[in-house]
Amino acid sequence: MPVPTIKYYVREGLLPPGELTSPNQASYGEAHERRLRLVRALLEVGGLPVAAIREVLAAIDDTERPVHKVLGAAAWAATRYGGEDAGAPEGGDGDGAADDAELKLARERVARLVEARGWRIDPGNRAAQALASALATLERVGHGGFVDLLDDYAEAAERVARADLDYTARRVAREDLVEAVVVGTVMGDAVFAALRRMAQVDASARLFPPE
Amino acid sequence: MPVPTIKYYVREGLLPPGELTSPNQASYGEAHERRLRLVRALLEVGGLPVAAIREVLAAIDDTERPVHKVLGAAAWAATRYGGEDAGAPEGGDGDGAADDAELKLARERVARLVEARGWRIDPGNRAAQALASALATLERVGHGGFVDLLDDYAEAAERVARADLDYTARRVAREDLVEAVVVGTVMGDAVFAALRRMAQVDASARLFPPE
DNA sequence: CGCTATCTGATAGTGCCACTATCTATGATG
DNA sequence: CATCATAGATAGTGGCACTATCAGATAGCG
Repeated sequence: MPVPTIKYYVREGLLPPGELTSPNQASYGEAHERRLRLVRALLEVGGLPVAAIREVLAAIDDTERPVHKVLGAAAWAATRYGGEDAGAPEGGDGDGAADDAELKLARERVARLVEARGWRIDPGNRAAQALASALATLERVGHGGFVDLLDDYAEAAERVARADLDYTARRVAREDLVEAVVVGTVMGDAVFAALRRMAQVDASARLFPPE
Repeated sequence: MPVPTIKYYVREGLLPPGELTSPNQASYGEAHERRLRLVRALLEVGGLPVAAIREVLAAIDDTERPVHKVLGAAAWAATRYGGEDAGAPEGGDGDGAADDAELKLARERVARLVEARGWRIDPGNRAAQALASALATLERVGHGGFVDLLDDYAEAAERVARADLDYTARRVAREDLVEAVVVGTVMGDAVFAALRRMAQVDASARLFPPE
């Protein structure tokens, strides 16, 4: 890593400043390196913007915060929410509403899914919003039929989530647990996406045999 | 959509230029609108860069191209490959090799998985590369144990891929089929990621009950 | 002790990317 | 006929992840 990049991360609050041993000499320990690797992973594999990483790390480091809140923060940060923009604290509504019937329907669809699955999640949840937004977009793009796959997708998602939980459940120290959660959430997306592509290639090779 | 944005898309080759009815009047038909929606979907929900969208659309529009090649193009474009950069045509190797033992191991792990699954995919496949890169990163970040979840992930991925195939299999016209493939590939990621988050929230709410 | 190489922190700049503002020429519209 | 909108072209904006450069200070070597 180029030194100026590290300085940049320090400025951005992604890394703690090294311990000054003299006004022009700082020492970086193992914890720094670990943190740096985590940052790079979130950045490169997870594709998170720096600002999001800062928030996630803040959640990790805030030992007051209960673990499920950290998960929430990671999920929040990792979710590129594509619709109608919404700041975290949910400012005044202003306009918004009015024009989007598609989105409304999509939200209902999501609510139904959540109910059918028995998932206990806040309907205002950002992932749910993102899902609704994606479904609305699909509808608009002429692929409303895609929702028929939701059950299969949800089934698969549950399976993955179970595996994730198993993984995190092994951790004992908060530090480790919390990091596992973050890593699992963010990197898991990339891993799954890659696997999905691979499975698709395979499935499609069977369906459309390459002569 | 702001007009200049549409012009920009036309310049970038994402949209065909409207039919000129006079030097200062162009008419945009339904096909244009459909295409525009697709572009927005790939851009906002899929998060693809404009250049990638251009390639995908070129693949869609090239009626010579067999369907599985289009799937390949979509998968290629949608995969943010985080490692060691590699241009599509694979330029001269130069250096590279040398330092990454992690990556080598990860590649072997991926090869083993592919074999165990009986997937028929080219090992040079970009998704496989991306997977290896992600696994290597996980190892480096101290979460090598994550690979234990690979089987569960792969199982889920297969399920999703099967659903995707079912969906596309309904299509008859090439135009439709190909678009379904692209939409499924790109938007499916977003949908699944959202569902995974939701399932995680649920699972974690059960495991760490919010008092 | 002196001298240079190296490090820190700060400020400003770079390159990329998805737009967006502005300008001119031209034809639509009341 | 006057005004206004539009096509097309060129240049500029803002955001973001860096990166180049500059002082100031010291480590380390002869």
